[in-house]
Amino acid sequence: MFAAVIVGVNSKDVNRLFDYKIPDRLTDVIKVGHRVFVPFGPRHVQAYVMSIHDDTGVPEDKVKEIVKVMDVEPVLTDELVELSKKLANYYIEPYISVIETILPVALKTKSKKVLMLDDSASGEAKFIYESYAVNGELETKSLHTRDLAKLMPYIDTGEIYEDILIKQHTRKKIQKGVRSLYLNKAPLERAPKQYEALHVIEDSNEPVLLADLKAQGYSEALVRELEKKGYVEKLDMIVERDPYESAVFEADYEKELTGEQTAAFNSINNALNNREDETFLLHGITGSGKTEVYLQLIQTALNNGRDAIMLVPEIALTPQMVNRFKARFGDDVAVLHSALSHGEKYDEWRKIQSGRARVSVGARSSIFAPFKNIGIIIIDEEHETTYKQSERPMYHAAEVAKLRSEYHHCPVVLGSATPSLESYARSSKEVYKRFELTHRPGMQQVPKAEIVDMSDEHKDGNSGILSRRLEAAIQDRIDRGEQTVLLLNRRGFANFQICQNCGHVPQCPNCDISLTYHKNNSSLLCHYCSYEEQVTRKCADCGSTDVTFRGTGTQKVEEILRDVFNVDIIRMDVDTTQRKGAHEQLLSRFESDNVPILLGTQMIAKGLDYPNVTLVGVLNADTMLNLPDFRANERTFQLLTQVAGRAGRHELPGEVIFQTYNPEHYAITLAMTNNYTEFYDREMQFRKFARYSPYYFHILFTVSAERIHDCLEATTDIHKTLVDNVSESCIIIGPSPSPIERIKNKNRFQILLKYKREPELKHVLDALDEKYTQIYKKTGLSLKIDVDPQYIM
DNA sequence: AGCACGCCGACT
DNA sequence: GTCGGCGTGCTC
Repeated sequence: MFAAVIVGVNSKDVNRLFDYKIPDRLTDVIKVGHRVFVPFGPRHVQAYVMSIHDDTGVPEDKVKEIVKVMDVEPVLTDELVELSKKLANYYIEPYISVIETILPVALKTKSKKVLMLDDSASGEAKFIYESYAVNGELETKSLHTRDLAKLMPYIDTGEIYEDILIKQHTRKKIQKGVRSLYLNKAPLERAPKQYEALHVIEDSNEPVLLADLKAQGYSEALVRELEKKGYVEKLDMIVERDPYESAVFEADYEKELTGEQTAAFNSINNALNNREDETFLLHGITGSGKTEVYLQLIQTALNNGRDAIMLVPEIALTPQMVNRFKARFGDDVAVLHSALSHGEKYDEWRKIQSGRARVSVGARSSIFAPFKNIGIIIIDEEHETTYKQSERPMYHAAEVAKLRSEYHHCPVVLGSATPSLESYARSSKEVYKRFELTHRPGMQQVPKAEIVDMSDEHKDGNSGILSRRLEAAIQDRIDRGEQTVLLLNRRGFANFQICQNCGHVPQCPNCDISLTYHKNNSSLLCHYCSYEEQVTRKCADCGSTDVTFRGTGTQKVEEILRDVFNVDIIRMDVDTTQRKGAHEQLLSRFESDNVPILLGTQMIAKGLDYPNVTLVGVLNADTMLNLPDFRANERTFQLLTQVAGRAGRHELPGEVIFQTYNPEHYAITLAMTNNYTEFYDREMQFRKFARYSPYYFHILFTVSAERIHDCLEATTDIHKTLVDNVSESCIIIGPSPSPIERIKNKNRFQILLKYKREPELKHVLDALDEKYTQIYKKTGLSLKIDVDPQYIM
């Protein structure tokens, strides 16, 4: 028997199947999807079994044997093996890189060659071995050639031998536990506390964690006493990391659905029961109770003995959200998000793989949850760009969801208050079935927003960040003891430093971008390559000391707000939420201390639901409008609509104020009136006219190299290849410099391909990828192919 | 990707 | 003479 494997080496060069002989002792063990350990060239690597055959075309003298199986059960199901192939083909990626994104990083293993001391070793061998060993271990690689020469004689005699050590990325977490030996020794009459503790231990069917006993008031000394008397023994227990172990969840019960909710629920529920892989679009205004529909659908899936995947954007993975799921489904829920450690992620993954969790709630990557019988996949806030991975493999979770639903014959639900144009267009053509939720059960109606024209403010001599209208509204809330949420879509203290004398703005030496001023450590920081320099209050260009800071970031606004209102303010941006748990802490303080103002970047636009928030202000509604991206309007509309939905969600009516320099722009006026369909129509006209998605599919080619000349040569070549090989209905834009021309000292040029139907395109992409992988090895020029890009920049 | 092989320059 | 620099090529 032979196994065709993909080796755990992330390189295009080895992106193919390698056949290995399955040793007889493993023929009944090894299955498709198993992790195995194989000799590969001069070393050993981990590999994944993709298929199993009776014969191989590889000559006998070349075929090697699988050394070892890494797991009892395969880590990939047949479905996930197939899925990885499809994704690798679609996104032009090596198989291994897809497999490694499907699996938790903790499963990656590396091996190292070490020298070991044989039991038969003489004192002499032992002495010399130990003189080179570090922490009792001797890695061959770290050994100097001449030192190896000294060890050589003993290697020849076999006293020292070479072995391969596999190091697991993550170890299981081990804690001390105690187990009863059920021995009726001398009674414990004179030690009632010990007697009690012994009963606690005996009452449990499993060994008890020492930490748990301590929590119940039995000291370690007491347990030690029991151990000494021979009643119990200590042992190591493998415990699962549960990031939510200290949280208490109140039970949450099903709520009665409104008419609109019921219509959507029934239809999707039918698809679920009938095992149809249909896609639904749930278009519901903020607060219309999409989540309740999701929860009840998941319940049906569970009742049918099937599993459920729920995706939410990373920033929406708030404790509020997670709590609701934990409250409804208890321990059946696995939670996966980027703030978990590798070990924690692995444990959640294991919970799913072993069948102990039947529901997963998580960010993008949890679409790969290793369920074996999926009943429903839900993607909440489906328009969010975070569902597309910005690094390779650049997959979109919705694309993966569709593939998985086909396999499992289960419905996919896309939910949003502001669906992406692509999804809404598909629902309009009945490719997706759409349901509208237009009411907010038990809530105030969505507040109408008000637009403040900031150029009018300037004309009237108010050059500050706060319009008079917004300032008065905030003061009003403060007086009434209500809360305000302010959105400012920019971080840092001020955008940049500028010389008043010559106009020089400090630039990143590696990237084509201005440095951002951060006040807390008084530094200038590049947001692309993390280059950092200290602020010198002197122009680097002309030497003038007349330098100031321009633009206004969250730090600066926080100061202004403190000056104006003299109240407590919570600021939430990338800088204040980096620490683990900081996000939760800030939000819970906002609620419990009734802090008057919450100021933040877009991360505050989602999921916040606090009854006392009655005012939402957007300080700069148009920052995203001017981005060089065809989706700029859509993003602006979405963000404004989302953040407006934060106000007046309960008894108190809400008010929303947008400050802008473009008071006439339809993305802003239609967000003000909360008119999605009209926005959709207007924006579709633009997309049709400019020939963009959803009328066309896109592929973005980005070439980066140190020399501009090399970029141009490559992009010209790619351009020609495309022209020669695609049909005339395609539109090729470029080559042109990328919006950020230089990142990390590499120049960047791009080509955008727009196409409708191009069956042969895949081969062209493969050929280009192949060609430029070779070129990359020689010259360092790289080509990135982004299929269905989210950003054209 | 790694790792060995191999062919060149500069050291004890 | 040997050590080690990194270009080249292969991995079932």
